[in-house]
Amino acid sequence: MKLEQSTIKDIARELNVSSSTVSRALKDYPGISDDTKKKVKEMAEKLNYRPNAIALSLRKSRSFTIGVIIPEVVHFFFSTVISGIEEVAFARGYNVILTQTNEKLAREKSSIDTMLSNQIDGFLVSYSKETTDFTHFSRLLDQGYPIVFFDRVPEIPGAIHVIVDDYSGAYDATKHLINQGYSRIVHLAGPSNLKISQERNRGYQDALRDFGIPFLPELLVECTQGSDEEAKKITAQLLNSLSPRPDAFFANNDLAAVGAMMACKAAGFAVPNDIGIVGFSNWQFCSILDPSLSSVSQPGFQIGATATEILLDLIEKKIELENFKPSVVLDTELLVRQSSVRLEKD
Amino acid sequence: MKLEQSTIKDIARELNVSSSTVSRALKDYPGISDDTKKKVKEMAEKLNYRPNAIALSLRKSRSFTIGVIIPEVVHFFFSTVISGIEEVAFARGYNVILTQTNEKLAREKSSIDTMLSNQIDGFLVSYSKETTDFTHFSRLLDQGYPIVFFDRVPEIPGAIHVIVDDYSGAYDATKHLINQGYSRIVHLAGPSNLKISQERNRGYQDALRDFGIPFLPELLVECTQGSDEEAKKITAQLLNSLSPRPDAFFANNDLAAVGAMMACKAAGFAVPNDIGIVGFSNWQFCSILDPSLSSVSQPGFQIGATATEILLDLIEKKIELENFKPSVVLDTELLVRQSSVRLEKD
DNA sequence: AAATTTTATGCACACGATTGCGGTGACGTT
DNA sequence: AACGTCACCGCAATCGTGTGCATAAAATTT
Repeated sequence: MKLEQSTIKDIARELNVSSSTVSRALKDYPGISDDTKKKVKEMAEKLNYRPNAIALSLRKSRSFTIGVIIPEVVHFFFSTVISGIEEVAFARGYNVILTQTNEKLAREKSSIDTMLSNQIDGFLVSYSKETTDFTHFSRLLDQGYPIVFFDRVPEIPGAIHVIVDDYSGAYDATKHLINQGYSRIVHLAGPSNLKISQERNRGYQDALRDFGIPFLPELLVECTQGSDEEAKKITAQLLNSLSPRPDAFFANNDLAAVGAMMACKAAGFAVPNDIGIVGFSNWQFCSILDPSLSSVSQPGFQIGATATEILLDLIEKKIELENFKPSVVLDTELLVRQSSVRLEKD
Repeated sequence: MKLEQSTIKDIARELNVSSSTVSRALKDYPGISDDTKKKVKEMAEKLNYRPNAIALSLRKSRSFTIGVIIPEVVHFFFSTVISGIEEVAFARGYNVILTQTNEKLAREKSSIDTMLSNQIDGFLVSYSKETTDFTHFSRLLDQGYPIVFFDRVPEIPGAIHVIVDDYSGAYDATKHLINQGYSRIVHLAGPSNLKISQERNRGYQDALRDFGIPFLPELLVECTQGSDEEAKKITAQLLNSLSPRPDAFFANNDLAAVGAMMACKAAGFAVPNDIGIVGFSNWQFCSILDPSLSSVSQPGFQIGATATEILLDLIEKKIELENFKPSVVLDTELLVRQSSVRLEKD
């Protein structure tokens, strides 16, 4: 059985003063004698008093808690984002309550419901793949709840976004491959309904155009799942069917890049000498692969931290929604490793 | 400005009934006419009523929230644990509030404080590397707070543990290497002050003994950091200095195994034909390495899920602390991949 | 010494939901 | 007509904290 926490009333009873005096003394309000303040604080210490945040939340209709809704925790990118969120929230005295949707819309909605019940101060959201209708979010926005979207962001009025420059990242990656002498560059694209996939695709095509390489539709393949197996199968097929064969792969994500690498090796091609490969996200494993995988790094921690700063500023009315530009775009960075740098130029 | 949530009072005012009637109607209490219940529920729907969980928490001195304290989120193992925690908590109607300590004791303590303020119902803890004194935990236990420790568990009375069978995992891995014909097996051990390292070491040595292979102290090396760089350096050195050279490496963690693999390749040895390698933890990247890495899987999701089930059972008094065995040990599983299976036997 | 200001504290209510107890009116019974 | 029963519902207190207002005591001014 849990020992009950001591409350302000306990302190008051012990010292024969009223609870309001105790409350004021603890907060160093003016109009309380130094003597009383001292006694109250000592008694608080002695009784191991801890303010009841729940009571405070009820009174202020504020919980000093923000809700995080993400597709899944077990994902390197998202875990870095969470880390950034947690860091900033902690520093500014907020709690983080976390739910994963497992890409399910129903769970997204029910998470929002319980968070609303818990009088959450604001939301940080990256929505699920199932989510195509955003009315459950726009309703929140209409009601005045602060929401900051990151990574996957909806096109609804009033929504604030924190995203990375997918376009530039893809452009840089493609440009790099071209500079390395690759010319038949396949893009293993992501699901075309996600904006991030579209942007990366656009970066890929623009880089080709800018460097005088014709865009060939047969070199653009959508990997809907983004798994290594899927990419492996697709790559094997491409290597078999296309003539002349592709000489580079730029993948929408690192796992797909790995799949491509496996397929290339299995087909007897050397990476990077025969075929160059670049991924996207810079997952942890990139540097320990053989050959190590070049990749475009997304600053996950930075995304989480920035989104949280903005959210808390909104909550604390340090910034107004009206005169705030809706999108923050963070830089990506191409990390060149072995998989895309030819050892001997021909 | 946030539109205020409608409350029970709003419904009551609208229907000209008392708030207690509304409360009872919503909960289908007996003694309320079906007619009133219907009207109340309709009005609740119309006003988009959502119960205020904070008010409920205050009244019940329960928050239906559990606190998770872990060293860091960005760690594959911990992220899988979190996933398991979140899954079970959600299913049973609890919220999860999360903090990472970044391996700092001070932050561990301060996290506990804010969680106590938030009237958390129980704790799930994997403590920081800095933590050597556990009084801040035992005080909580004394006060009757339910705590379940996982992965890193303290030896204090009343503490419940959820851990994996490190001994068996290490034993199986070593046995497997022996069965594959490797005999000069190096163990790249973890920090000797952690219990998990000790257990894995013990499993390694017992397996050697049981299969008639003498334990050689020079084949046991402690990798304090557990990074790939560290293991790479150590492995290179061992391959150089020992004669006859080692023909297998069993590492305390997967990153160290990767380091060993890199060093072996760099020294011109083939994995697995010249040298076999087995890691520990079964990180995501194991299957995509070349050769893929055999590893002992720790069921992270399972750990999180089990720990949460136990914690919630404790909270809901479904089990009593007194007659509950203090440790749950989950099975590990050796996943045999390419790095430890010789292609051609000699 | 009376009037005024200052200082220190308490009272009462609010936040939103729950719940023991008691009240009201309709109806039936004798 | 008097009483009991029952269905239905409201009052008021409670959880812990904060705060506007009132108030008593003390200090200061006139």
